[in-house]
Amino acid sequence: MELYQLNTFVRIADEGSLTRAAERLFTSQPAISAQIKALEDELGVTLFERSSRGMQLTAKGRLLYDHALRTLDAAAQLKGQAQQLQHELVGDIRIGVHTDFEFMRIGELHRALQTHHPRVSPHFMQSMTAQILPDVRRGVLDGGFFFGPCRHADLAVYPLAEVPMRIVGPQAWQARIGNASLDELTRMPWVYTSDSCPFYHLMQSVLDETESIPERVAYCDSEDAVRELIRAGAGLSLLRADDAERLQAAGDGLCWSGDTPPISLSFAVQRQRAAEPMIDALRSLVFDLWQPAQASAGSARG
Amino acid sequence: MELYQLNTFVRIADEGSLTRAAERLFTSQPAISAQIKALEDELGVTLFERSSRGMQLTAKGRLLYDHALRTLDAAAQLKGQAQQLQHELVGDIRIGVHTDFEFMRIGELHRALQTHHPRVSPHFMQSMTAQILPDVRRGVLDGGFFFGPCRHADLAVYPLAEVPMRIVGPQAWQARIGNASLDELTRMPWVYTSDSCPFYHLMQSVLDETESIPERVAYCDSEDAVRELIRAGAGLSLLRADDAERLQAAGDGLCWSGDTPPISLSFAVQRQRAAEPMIDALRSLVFDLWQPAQASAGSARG
DNA sequence: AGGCGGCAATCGGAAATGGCGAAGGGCGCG
DNA sequence: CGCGCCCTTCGCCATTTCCGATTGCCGCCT
Repeated sequence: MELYQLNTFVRIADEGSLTRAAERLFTSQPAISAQIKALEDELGVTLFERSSRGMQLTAKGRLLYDHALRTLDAAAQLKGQAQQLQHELVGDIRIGVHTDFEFMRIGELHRALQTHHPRVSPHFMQSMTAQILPDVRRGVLDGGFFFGPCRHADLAVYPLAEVPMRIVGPQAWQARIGNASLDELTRMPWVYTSDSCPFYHLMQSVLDETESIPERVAYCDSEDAVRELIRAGAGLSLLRADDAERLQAAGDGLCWSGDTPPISLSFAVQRQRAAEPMIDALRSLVFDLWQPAQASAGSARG
Repeated sequence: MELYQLNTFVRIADEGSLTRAAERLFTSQPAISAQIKALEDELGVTLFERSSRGMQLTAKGRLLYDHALRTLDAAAQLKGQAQQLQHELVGDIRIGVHTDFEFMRIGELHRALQTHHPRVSPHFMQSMTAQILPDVRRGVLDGGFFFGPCRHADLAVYPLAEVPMRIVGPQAWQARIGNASLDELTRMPWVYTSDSCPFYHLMQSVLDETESIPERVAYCDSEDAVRELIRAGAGLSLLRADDAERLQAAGDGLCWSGDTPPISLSFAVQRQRAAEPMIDALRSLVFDLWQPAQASAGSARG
């Protein structure tokens, strides 16, 4: 029993005639006669009453007609679904996010994915730069955001923006930080991130401009922890400018007024997989989302 | 797209391997490889990811897998239904009933049909002997009950019982009917049926035994009408014994005490169609239903 | 009553399809 | 680095499917 036989079956039933059905099916009358014969033999049921006026369903044929319709309908749905899926992206995609979702506009990214690729289910994995890059390389993540440079040749990196940074200290240190020079700041206690974090290297490069040696008071590997230690008066550290200003506005910290180099925000995928439609679509959406931001950041820098 | 391809599709998906699926399908591995390739080409969708470890559904393949299952399921239901129908009787059957349903045990016949042939829908058509026999001959009815003889050679007739008859007159005629002879009765007014009715001939034969001429007062072609005219005092007539006694018990008529020949009850179908399974099944059930009755009627007569 | 037209079944040859074994190539494992 | 597992490709063969022509049946019209 095959679909083409069922199709022929319902067509003959609808037309009431082999000859007309054959025309509609763009085939010959003997062909579909044989098809029905084979179908009847296989089912063990006489589907039609033959007469000189044509073919008419038997009572049993009428009962089986409905089943045949249902089967053909299911097959048509399959084809329709396939047709729809043909140029559509389908599947899961895991995206590493290295800092807070709001700043990274994950909501907007999610919405854009939903709109353009409704059958793609994004998984946003909160992580850190130091974790995200290896995860992307190993294929644990399909793509990921990160701060700073990327030294892995097997990753395709797309720069998105330059994120301004600030040096922030405890609120209580207003007198010490006020008009301090970088050199003076350096000699104060610092809250460091762990050395796998891009902030670490940024901090190193900032403090290396002076000849003083920073007094590290703590290492931690999350921005939350850094903020908390600043709030607790442990020492100075680097924060995203927006983060730093929010901290200051809340009375939990003090921004140093001097310049601090920005850190680059990028998006990485496996170079090998960069051409995969889903990866490419993701990159494209991320890029569109940050493009204007990058432009403004660029103009701000220039 | 054909069912065998869908079957192969789900089998490979379930097994996770072409080779194993080929074994389960009792075919070769290149064969189903080509099937899947053809299916993928037709659908325009890659269903599997090929690796050295086997075949694994893609995300799109997983979506289409469900549709394939549904389609195969519908096809299986069709086959199952056909299997069931194979040795089952299906369809409508029209049965002519010439007298009241209760006497004819139509309820029991319906129940028997329901039990033995649940897919047969009986249509019980209230009619008269004079109408039923031609209707069966023309194929308007598939079978029918009737009283009296049948002179049509193209009908197969199955005698069911001899139904006792009584001469009945109006209640008011008690004095006249009491111990009257048949000859005396004959000279009284009679309610006749129309001459196409078997009662007519029975009546003729009864009254022909005498030399008197019956005084006909009315002709009518239904038992209801005859009963009503007797009740109204119009004249004598013939009724089924059970009918006559019920009339008498209700005080609406009087049974003559003398003997009256019975009338034969039979069942007729087209001789040509007698071997059709449904006709034969009907005949068989009718026969079973009346067999004991006929035996008792026979012994009552003997 | 006989011829005609429409319809389905049958038949023989041709085309297409599906299937098989052998060979080829990628990938992971020891 | 070879081995085994697995899927793909290829050439050939068997089966199925299809087509045109023909036959046979039935109802209708002349």
